[in-house]
Parts: sequence; C-alpha cells; structure tokens
Amino acid sequence: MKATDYAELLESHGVKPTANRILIARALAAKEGPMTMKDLETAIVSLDKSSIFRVLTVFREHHMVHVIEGGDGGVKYELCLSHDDETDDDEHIHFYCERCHRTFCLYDQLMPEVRVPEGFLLTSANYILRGLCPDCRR
Amino acid sequence: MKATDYAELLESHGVKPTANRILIARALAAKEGPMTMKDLETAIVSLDKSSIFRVLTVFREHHMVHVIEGGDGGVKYELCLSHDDETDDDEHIHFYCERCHRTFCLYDQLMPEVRVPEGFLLTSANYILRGLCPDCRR
DNA sequence: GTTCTTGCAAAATATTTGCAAGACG
DNA sequence: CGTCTTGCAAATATTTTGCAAGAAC
Repeated sequence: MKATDYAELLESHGVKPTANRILIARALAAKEGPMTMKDLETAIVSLDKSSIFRVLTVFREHHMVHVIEGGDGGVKYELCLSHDDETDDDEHIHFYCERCHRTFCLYDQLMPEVRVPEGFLLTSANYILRGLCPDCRR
Repeated sequence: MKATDYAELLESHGVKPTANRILIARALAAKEGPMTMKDLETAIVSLDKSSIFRVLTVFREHHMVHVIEGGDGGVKYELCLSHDDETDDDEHIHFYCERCHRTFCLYDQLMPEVRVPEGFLLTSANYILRGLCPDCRR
C-alpha cells in the first residue's frame, strides 16, 4: 500500500491524514497481528509515545483500529481495513499464547453472532482465546 | 454461602484456604459481575493490595477465577463456581458499557464454540462486547 | 524448624495530561 | 490569525517484587 492509500483510508474514517498518522497506520499494517503501544514505539523510534498514544486515541474514536484485549492485560491495536466510521467490522478471533505471549489472528474465525439483550447497543466486540500455541505446547 | 463452603471451594481447586483467600472469594461472590483489583481493595480495606494481588495470582493459577479483559484495559476477576483445577468452564459473555464503564454478565450467553486451529491448546476464553448499556443509551 | 503467607515499602510499568512550539489552512 | 497536531516532560495509575515478620504445620 502506498502512502496515498493510507491517506485515503484515514479520510474514509473521517481522520485527517497527517504524516504521523500515516506512519502509524503503515506500521500497524506491516505487522502480522496486533501491536501494543510498546511495539509501535519500537517500530517507529522517531515518534514520541505520547504522540503514538494520541494518534491511537483518534484511531479508536473513528474505528480505524480494533482494540484487542484479553491476553496479558495489555491493549493491542490492529488496523481495521473496512471503511466504517461508526462501528468495527471485519473483526476476528485471536489466540493468545500464555507462554510466549504472542497473539495470533484466526482470520477465518469471525466473531460469532450473539444475542444482545434488549436495550444494549453493540459497537464492537473482542473474543480472545487463551492457551498454548503449537510451538509452546510441545 | 458460609465460610466453610468457601474453604471447600478453595480446596476443590487445590488452594489452601487461608483467611484472606476466603475473604476475597467471598467479596468476589458478593458482587454481581466481575471486580477489578481496585474494587477489591475498596471492598476489603483490611487487606493490602499486594496481598490481594498475590491471592488473585494463586486463584488464576488454579482456575478459581475467570479473568475478564476487554473493557477499558483493566483486568477484572470473577469467581469461578465450577470445581475444575485445569481449565475455566462456566464462562459466559460480558458486555462493557463504554460510557458508564460497568461490565454486565450475560449469563445466558455461553462462550460460542470455535474451531481452534491444529496444534493450539485452549485453556480459557474471553468474549466481551462493547457499546452502550440501556441506561447510557438514551 | 521449615515452608507458606502476609504487610509494608518501594520498584517497575504503563497510561495519560499540561504546556509551549510548530504545522496547517 | 485560529485551530489542530506534536514533542517533551511530568503526573497518574497500575502492576509487581524484596524483604522481614508472622502463621501454619
């Protein structure tokens, strides 16, 4: 993907495409699987963590990223490739390995449909499995 | 539930039933919905947070509690009423309200079955929905 | 006495904000 | 100019550990 494509992705979510935001979107896209803030700090040394934090806050508000939690207490972010500014779609299940602390995307396992009780408004969901990955299991 | 019942619950998970552990199990059972460490610190002023932390660590290791994440980055704990020392069962879905920050238990929505890829070993799961609760929606 | 548990203090992490300077239009 | 964004520093919040005293067996 080119920088201009990221600019378009940002705009389609109603986010002004600044240089830093494109950088961060790019870094998120480059990595297979979700990233923590620390991952991003390591991947983009030129940016301060507060800048990363604030960009991620904007991304969250505009549903540019999926927020993944449930592994080890930390929050992870994954670029959302759909263009919806209101809700998170294209979400999938993750698997967190309790030994090596990696998070795997189970792309083919979409969020199971659930019945939300009367009156609740659903905007996003987070389904994470925990256990041991093939490498750590043996 | 009486204190002796909690002692039994602890023992059935292979945890020695000390006074503090029973206190914490009791506090977890008393509250509708999962609790954060802070909730527990507030509920049991007589205990130091490090003690609570370590008790929760023991509980986790012995699958005495479900670890709920995915609301606001914080970790929440919920007493696990089954007696299995190896895996978490009786898990259900939660709903986190992004405005009032409460977490609701959807007791009737059990964890949807998912197909775990070859080689992965599943020990627990965490499915949390996010959005607005009936009170905050209006 | 040996081992496990607890409380206090403090370290280590992680998240979030204030503020002034800079970029953008 | 006026508004939005950024970087640096610093404040908060949270989780985790060291260690000595106490309890359990």
